[in-house]
Amino acid sequence: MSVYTPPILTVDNVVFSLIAGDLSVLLIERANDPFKGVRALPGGYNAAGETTMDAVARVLKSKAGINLSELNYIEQLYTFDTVARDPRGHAVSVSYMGLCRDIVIPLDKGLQNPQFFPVKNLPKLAYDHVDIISYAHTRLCFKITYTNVVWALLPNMFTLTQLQSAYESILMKSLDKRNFRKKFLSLGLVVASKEFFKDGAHRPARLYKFKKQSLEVLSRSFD
Amino acid sequence: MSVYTPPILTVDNVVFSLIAGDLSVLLIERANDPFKGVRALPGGYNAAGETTMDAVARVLKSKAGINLSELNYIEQLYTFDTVARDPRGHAVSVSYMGLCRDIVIPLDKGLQNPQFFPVKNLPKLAYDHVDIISYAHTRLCFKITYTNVVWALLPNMFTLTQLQSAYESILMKSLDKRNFRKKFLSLGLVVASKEFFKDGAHRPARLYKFKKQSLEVLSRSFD
DNA sequence: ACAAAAGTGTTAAGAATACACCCATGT
DNA sequence: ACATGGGTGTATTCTTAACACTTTTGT
Repeated sequence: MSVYTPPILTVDNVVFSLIAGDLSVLLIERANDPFKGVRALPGGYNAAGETTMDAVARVLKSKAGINLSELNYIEQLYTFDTVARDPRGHAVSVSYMGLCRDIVIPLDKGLQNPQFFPVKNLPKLAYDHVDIISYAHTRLCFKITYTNVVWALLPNMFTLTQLQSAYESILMKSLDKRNFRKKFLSLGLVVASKEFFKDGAHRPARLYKFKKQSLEVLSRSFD
Repeated sequence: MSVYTPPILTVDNVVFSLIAGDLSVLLIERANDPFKGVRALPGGYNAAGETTMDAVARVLKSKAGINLSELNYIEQLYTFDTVARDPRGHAVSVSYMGLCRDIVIPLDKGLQNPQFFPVKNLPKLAYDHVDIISYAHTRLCFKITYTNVVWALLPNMFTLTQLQSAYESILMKSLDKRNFRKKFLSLGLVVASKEFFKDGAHRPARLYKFKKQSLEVLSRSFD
């Protein structure tokens, strides 16, 4: 094994957030070739001695100015390894999905122009990043039906309409209001607060919060 | 990036089979240190220019004498990357789960003593391979409830008792016979043949087969 | 005739779906 | 008073879960 040369190892991070009601993904603009100026997931090299999560944290900070702790949830997705995915040579990429609330992206000169883009209207992307995003989106669609993971995308207190609209944005289909509420409340994941959200000329909406802001797997699944 | 050194990349393959009614996993015996003589998953280095699936195929053949094509199903599981998992240095391992029927393991001198071991009674294992097997088992438990993937573990023709027993071995719990049959048949994944399986002093059992021997995702899930 | 596994049906409880109107507020 | 989004209930269908006896065969 003395002549063994490993492929290059990279990480790529799909960070989802609900921006103006749309499921959106964080993209940077590549600073160098290949794909200079093209939008891409925040990603980069993984050196020996550093875990893939360490690499994700480092890259997220250096390219998008975001701390890993600003993500409420993160999980590993899949490792993309086709030999031709990087024109420079064989690069194997471990992908992650992160979820966050409305987040302030710093406007720093050192960063690679990080911005959120709605998933339903993505720009041209570098590498196989469309596939990675699509994989992440599929995973998220499943995950919100059998876990409480939406908490990671919502503010601490939210209305049931906001909650339903989060599901609708992710699943990209509309749901029946009465059935949604009945079912979600029967799962017992959220508690009603005594506060209301007032917003314009209509009845104020009761605010709810999740009992646990950590991953719970449901006994019966949703939708 | 000229000083960039990637971690070593390896693959590990969890091959499940039902042996004498027990969910079992293929293990080899390590030929060299570290963990010389200890049981381990068939795994090994992944060189640049080769996909992880290529590496899985190569390793499976060279260490266990099995061709990738003898597996009816294979999927990538997860990438294990804790820095301390290999005492020799940082090694990132992409793990796979393969499923096969009763298979003939060659008794070849060049091989690393490949054998199937029941999951409920595993020997001491090298590295973090217990964790990898446990991850694979969990994945398989989920997968059999929302897909037709058991086909990959069963012979072409099988009785409903065999099918139920496959579910019971994997899920490690017993199921109600009438409910199991009613539900499984209502899914429409299998067709009854006109043949029967005779086996001792009792009523012969009708043989069934799967309509499709490829992955199908069910609309409603099972169990 | 008996031992051993195959095969079969009903009832009750819970979950999913479809669907339309009144309520509280600001202007 | 009206426009806006918030909030609620019922009936039907489908799914799940619990449960025990008869059938076919070989010895």
